[in-house]
Amino acid sequence: MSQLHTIGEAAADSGVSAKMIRHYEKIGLIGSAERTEAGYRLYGPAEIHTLRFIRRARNLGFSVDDIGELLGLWHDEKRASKDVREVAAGHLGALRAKAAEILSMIDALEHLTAGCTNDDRPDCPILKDLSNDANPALAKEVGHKFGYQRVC
Amino acid sequence: MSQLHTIGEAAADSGVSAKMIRHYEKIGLIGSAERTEAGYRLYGPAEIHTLRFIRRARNLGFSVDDIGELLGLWHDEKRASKDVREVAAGHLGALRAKAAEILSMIDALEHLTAGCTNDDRPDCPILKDLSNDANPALAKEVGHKFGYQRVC
DNA sequence: CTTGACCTTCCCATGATGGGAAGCCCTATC
DNA sequence: GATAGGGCTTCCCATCATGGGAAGGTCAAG
Repeated sequence: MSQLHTIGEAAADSGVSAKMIRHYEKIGLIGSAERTEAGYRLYGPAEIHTLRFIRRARNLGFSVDDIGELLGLWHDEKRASKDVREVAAGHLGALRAKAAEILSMIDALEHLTAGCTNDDRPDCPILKDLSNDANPALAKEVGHKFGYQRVC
Repeated sequence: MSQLHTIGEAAADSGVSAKMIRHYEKIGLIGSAERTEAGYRLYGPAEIHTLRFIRRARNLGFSVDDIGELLGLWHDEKRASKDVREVAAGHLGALRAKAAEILSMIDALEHLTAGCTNDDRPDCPILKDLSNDANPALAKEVGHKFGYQRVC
């Protein structure tokens, strides 16, 4: 009934994988964990609370960098709520941009598949569109680095 | 007035960067380009057409793997339109899932920032939420307990 | 003492893209 | 002809969050 937990327990309790806990320690998002004599990492309630904070922030799509800032503000008693809001607003803007991008892709693709006969004939509006050099709508540069930020 | 273009021209004409053209060749998405005696890659109209196809498919968010399939179907005169539709439908499903995920993040974050005072006071509903352990989202299974020897 | 679940560190892979270095090639200008 | 420059080549590294897996140490229970 100790308050100190191994990394596996901390992982199960927080929803952050053991692999990621070690990673967060290595990149400095969290401090170095206490160790047993054998070198096993140990986590108390405060550390697990922090890990849960991280997990929830990741669920909201915050980057690890953003989370570092949020953690700093969290531990700063004199923080200004607008500083937190600023981080959140920045992220919100990025999320909205990404959503708009994906929604426009969905829109375009829906129109294309709607015209597809879905049979054994070779005629296909999707390929026709993709190979149409006169197609203006898709010729523009769309933001790359399309969101692969998974949130599991 | 040759029809053969260097990689830089092909890039400008297709919207695919020279860097990516070489990359696509290396991973086998496109065939090996013809070369000058000095080793410079050369691209004709057909190759540039293919690059544009790729550019448009990427704009629609298709993965390089998907594009490989689409290119195969494009060049297959006996293809069935439903095969193409299948690839498109799979991608559409992924896009919809991604959109739903992002929209739910936006929704959650909007609610949080709406409650934020945006001033110099330390009170902040965003941090409050992130640190709230009663917050539903991640009560995962806990394993067993082992009494490892502690340093302290 | 063996077994097996757990822990450690270290390296590698993902996906699409860019940055940059070292060095070769081509052309225009002096 | 020599030189400057821009474009080409290949090769390696970084991103971002995450997982896979190997080799080996540790612990509790049978």
